Amino acid sequence: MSSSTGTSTVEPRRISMTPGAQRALDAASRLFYEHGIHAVGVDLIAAEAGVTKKTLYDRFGSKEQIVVEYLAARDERWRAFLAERLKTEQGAAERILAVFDASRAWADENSPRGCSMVNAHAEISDPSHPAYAIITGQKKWMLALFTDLARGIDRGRDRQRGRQQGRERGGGSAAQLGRTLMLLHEGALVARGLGIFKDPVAQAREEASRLIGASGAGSAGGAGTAGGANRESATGSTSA
Amino acid sequence: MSSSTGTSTVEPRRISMTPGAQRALDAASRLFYEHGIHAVGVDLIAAEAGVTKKTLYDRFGSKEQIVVEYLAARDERWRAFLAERLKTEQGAAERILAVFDASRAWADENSPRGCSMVNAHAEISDPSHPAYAIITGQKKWMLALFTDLARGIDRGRDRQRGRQQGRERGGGSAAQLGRTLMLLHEGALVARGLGIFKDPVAQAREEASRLIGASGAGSAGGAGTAGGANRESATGSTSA
DNA sequence: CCGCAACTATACAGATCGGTATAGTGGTAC
DNA sequence: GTACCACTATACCGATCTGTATAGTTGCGG
Repeated sequence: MSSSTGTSTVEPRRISMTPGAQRALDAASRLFYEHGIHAVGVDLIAAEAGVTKKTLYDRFGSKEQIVVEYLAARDERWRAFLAERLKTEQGAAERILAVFDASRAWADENSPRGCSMVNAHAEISDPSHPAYAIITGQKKWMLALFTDLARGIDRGRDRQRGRQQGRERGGGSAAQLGRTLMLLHEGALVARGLGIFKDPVAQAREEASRLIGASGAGSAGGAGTAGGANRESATGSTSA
Repeated sequence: MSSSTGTSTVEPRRISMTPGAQRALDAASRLFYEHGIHAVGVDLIAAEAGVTKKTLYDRFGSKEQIVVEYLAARDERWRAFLAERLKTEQGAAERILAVFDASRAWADENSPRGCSMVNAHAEISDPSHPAYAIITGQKKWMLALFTDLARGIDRGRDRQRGRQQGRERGGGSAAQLGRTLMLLHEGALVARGLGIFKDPVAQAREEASRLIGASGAGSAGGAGTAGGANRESATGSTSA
């Protein structure tokens, strides 16, 4: 019901990504992530990209639009990266752990300073800002993904225990387990950005593993060709 | 060893908080949190506080110093708020849950947009920035607090189980349980700021409750007058 | 060879940035 | 009564901000 089509579809980029525009977006993405959005001016972006401001404004029209493209592109890349890593995993438990593995790999080479969406949210207070929907959209999508996968875990448990009504010890309903996984995941990204302790994503993965395997549910041999519950979450390309 | 005296002491404010300075700091704190640090100029702060820029610079000397005072004061207020809420709880389990309860109450009236430290960290990339130590200092302090309290849980478990060597099912060492609690807590604050789902702090508290009470360890009747493990964490006033 | 797309180069606009300078006012304490 | 403190008022500084204007250059497809 509320899984993949969360709020609204992220409208695809309508600007033509010419070579100059691509260089500008690359430079802007790096600068925005490293120093923050408000701390980076368009002059710096143009200079770093080897592009004139004229080109910048011919392609993007405004700085706000550059910000939108920055976040939309990053969101898209992350979802593609995650989908690639998920499509080889079959069981719900394996897929959940694969999300954390993917996040760790992604963070290692893309997000040493924390989640770009969370960081952008710290600088964009107005919910009517066009970037706001991208930020919350990705997070809602991640929550839906975790919840879908948690549903698979629940189903496994029910099958094993002979159809108890879910809510009991280790996580209760799928919605609740999904939210807990979401908290661990978000917390890990933040902790990594702050550098509080070593490898928080691995720590979150371990805790997730305990959580979903607490009652001894399936670690290996995960039943068939991926239950339909999380089908659209993994393959859903750019929507919501 | 590494608990309360983490890195270095946060040097106390050395500026005289005259009425005008206090009004300026109040205005700056509100504006910084609501719109971000870089998005707020000193002219706006002065105008909102009903103070001239001259007064601002006579008191604080620079915008950077205003930022430092903003974060230091908020850090101080949070620690005092938390200490107040913790001093009535006696068992380690109760104290852990009290942290989440305090966080929820604090967020309700102070942090609808997420943790101010995390948000500030998104805007301050330079680790040599004087505010950086305040940010990481609070987070390290929180981790030490959780770890201290987790040690109390571990001890309770060992007592109950007849001195097994800790690491086993539900969290293993105190350090590990402390880190997991940290992840849940940080994740909850982020999720609340993003408004992804309802009351993430309560969700985190529930999960924490399951975590520390997994083996049926003490929910009520928590053993005497607060074990020495977490003594300095609760009462440590402004240090670390 | 013409037209168009993508670009460079440069200069400028109006506003705002953090920060400073000068001059003056009200209150209070010794 | 004077010296000091906290403050107002205002004007200014150079730099940077987002955004625009004019003019010219390259390369490529029909």
